[in-house]
Amino acid sequence: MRSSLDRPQSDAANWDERGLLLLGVLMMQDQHGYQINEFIERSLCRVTSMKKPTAYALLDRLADAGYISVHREQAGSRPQRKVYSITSSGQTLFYELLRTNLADASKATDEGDIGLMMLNYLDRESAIACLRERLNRLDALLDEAANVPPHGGKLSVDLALDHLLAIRRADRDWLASTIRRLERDAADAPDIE
Amino acid sequence: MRSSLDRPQSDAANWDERGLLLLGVLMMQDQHGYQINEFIERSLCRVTSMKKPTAYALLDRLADAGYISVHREQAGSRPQRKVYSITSSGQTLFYELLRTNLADASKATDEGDIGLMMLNYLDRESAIACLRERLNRLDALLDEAANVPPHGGKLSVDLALDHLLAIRRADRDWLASTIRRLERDAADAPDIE
DNA sequence: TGGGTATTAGTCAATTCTGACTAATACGGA
DNA sequence: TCCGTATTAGTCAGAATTGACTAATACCCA
Repeated sequence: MRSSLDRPQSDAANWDERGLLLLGVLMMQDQHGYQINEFIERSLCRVTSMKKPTAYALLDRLADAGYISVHREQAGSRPQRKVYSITSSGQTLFYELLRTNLADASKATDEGDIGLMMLNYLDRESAIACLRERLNRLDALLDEAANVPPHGGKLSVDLALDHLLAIRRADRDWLASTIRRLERDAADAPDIE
Repeated sequence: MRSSLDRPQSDAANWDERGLLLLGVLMMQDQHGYQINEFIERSLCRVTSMKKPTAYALLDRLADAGYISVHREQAGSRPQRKVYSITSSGQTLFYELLRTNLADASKATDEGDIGLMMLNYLDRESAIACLRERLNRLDALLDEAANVPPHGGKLSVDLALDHLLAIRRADRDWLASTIRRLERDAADAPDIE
């Protein structure tokens, strides 16, 4: 059970994110490939841009590694389906990836919100804990950025950094207020979930 | 002179961005490969994560396509250098890519600020025009996002979209205030540049 | 009957990116 | 003298992603 899916080299972040996405989709319910891809294309297109061949490849890998299981089934005379289900080791991996993803501060992007989307799978306390950690890291990043000396020179690196800083600050504010909201919800409706 | 560098398929956005980066670096002055890569690694690491082999490959392509020229030179008994210079067709491409990049609204990311970094290469009016277009597009995106019906369901897609929305709004605000600042500067010091 | 779209499952080649490596010289300090 | 770091230029295989494609059935509309 490694948190980055068995691959030797290369862009771990993306795999973790996309693995998390597929595992999360399978946490909802068992699904066959077509269904998964349709769902991603129709409902999650704003949150990810993963394409079909990538999904199939990842599903294969996850299956090889035992994080999901596959069985074939026939619905009428429709083409045969391959139904994927998450295994218990897959669930463990899912929670691991989810916590890591949620606590990761370095993503203020379109594609970085896979974890947020799965927030409901954690109990409120864990969710809040992860987001708090993310908030801390984000604050650290901001502190650090505030101490970068101005760059000068022909390229306006400083302008780009200022932009990044503005976005990170907004990210922090959003995060802080989201945490507050979660805490309020928890106080309103204790022990549910 | 195509704006996306001669490649048939595949991730045009990244190439354009990285091509823009290299061309921009060469706009400052002629440089040899080692110098370019050192500069990127030391000074631009916060704005891009392009690695050496990628840079070499792109330089080769740009050279093949005639956007930059190469000549060898010897400095003392140091290893021979390959010095790259931007050609006039390269400059044309540079400005094209720069305007496109600046006017593109869909990037609120770490890596999306290559264009901003090169803002100085445009005269103030053009720069402002590009950023205005970006602002318009961003507003359109925001309007559209505001009209996406709530998603519901087991995944909290809405939370993720809310996050994205918050960031986009911050992006817009930053952009608007940056434009105002540029306009003020233009009024203060007309005709310089 | 014929043609288009939906359902289901893929595959394959092309492309990009990068970690890790090689090579050869020079220079500075122990 | 020897070792490490700097200077300079790459290369190469491995990994990830995806556009475009194939295949076969079913259902619907004209």
